[in-house]
Amino acid sequence: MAIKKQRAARRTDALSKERIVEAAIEILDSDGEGALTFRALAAHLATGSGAIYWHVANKDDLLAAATNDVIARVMADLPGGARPREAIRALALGLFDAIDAHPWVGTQLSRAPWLAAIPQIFEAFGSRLEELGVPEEAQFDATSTLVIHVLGVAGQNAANARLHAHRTDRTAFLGEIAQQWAQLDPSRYPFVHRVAAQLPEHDDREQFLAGIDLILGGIEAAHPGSSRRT
Amino acid sequence: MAIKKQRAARRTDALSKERIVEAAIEILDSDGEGALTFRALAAHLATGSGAIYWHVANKDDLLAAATNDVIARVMADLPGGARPREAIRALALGLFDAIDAHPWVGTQLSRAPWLAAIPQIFEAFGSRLEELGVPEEAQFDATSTLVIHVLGVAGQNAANARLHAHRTDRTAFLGEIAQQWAQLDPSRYPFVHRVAAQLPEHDDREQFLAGIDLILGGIEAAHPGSSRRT
DNA sequence: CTCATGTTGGAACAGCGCTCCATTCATGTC
DNA sequence: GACATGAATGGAGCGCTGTTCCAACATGAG
Repeated sequence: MAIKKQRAARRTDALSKERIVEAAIEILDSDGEGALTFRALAAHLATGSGAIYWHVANKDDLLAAATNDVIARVMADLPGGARPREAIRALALGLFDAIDAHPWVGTQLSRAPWLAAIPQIFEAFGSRLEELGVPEEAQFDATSTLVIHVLGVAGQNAANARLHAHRTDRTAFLGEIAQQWAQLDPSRYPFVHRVAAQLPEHDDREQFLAGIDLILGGIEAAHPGSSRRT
Repeated sequence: MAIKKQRAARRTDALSKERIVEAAIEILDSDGEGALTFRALAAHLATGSGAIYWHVANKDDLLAAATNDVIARVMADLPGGARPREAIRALALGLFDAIDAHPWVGTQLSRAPWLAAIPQIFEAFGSRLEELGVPEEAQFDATSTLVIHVLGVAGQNAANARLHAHRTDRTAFLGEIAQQWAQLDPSRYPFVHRVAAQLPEHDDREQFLAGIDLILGGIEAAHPGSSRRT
């Protein structure tokens, strides 16, 4: 009557883009990227695939929405007030942990740079570099290098997850690759040989952070006035 | 069994993995990643899809072989004898140019880290860092940061290529993204706003190299004794 | 009531990677 | 020369995918 009706719920559990994205994330997290099909999604939501297309343009649209969802949560959960350098490390680690928990996000980020999440990530890194005192003409290159590092690790992480999805042990999996590397001709691959031993026991998260620190070190070295060493 | 089919005579241009990979690369280069199907490949080779499977395990195997082919050519074409830092830049640029010319290689590298090409790339970067005097315990992190940068840019490049594959103008495409970025709320995205203007006119190759230089700067800053500045 | 509108669900379609298998031909054996 | 063997071939067919299409439905408006 006088009350302006909201979208009337035809089913008590009405379909909506939010509900669809939520269900998609559940499937992606529990059963992996390959398990997200419109049929599986329709079954999960007790509907037909046609109904889903009323709310979602196509699969890319769905994956983009799911990815933006996860990234937006990361950005919202960031602690504020830290000094620039620490804030950059926290941001990078937050992204790493989200991608580690949802490897499919890594796949999306590394192959869909037009995602709405990308300018958010750009802004977060870039504004911290500004605070750090990096001169304006150097900010674009510095920011994109940090972003590329995150996206690069995201892609590799997702690929690793895809590979040992069915395996039980992650260390065992890295051990197999290490063994392959160790079998290469030592005279042509001396460095790979030396590094193979470190492969099974290395920590992806620490190595990721070491990369961030190297890049930050390079930025500070290129602009010595920008900030004191920490 | 009424009709006895006339079979084609045994081909003089025998099928082989090399010939198949070669044909696959042609299709990938000329018509893009989406165009490589076993049916298209069979048509291109004037055979059936079943025959291809005699020489190739599956599509991943085929793509891996094609990727390794391209990367191996890059490694073979590297100029020798340069000083370590210049050699690293030349290697990085060689990889960038190959990925730029064959965007599908970027897709493969960024999503299949178990490729035979990866230890080759690792070795090339790592041994140069050794020459540069980077201490042994720091070589793994430094090398992987360089490799991640290459793979990260590879993935983004491939994604961009996928996106404006049918478009004529690359600058126009970047202009569209820049416009999207410029339409974001300036109070929440001040940095993205400033950078949007640089987006259409920036050079991917130079930015890639700037990233390599930042990382190298960080490596040298972390190990001051390792080498003189160049 | 009768519409019109906005949703739903599932059948149908084209295309994919891949398997299967009857068939062909180069080669080795006698 | 006749035959057996098995590598190599080519195409039909399977199960799956994303996507489209459309008949059926629920609800608010007149």
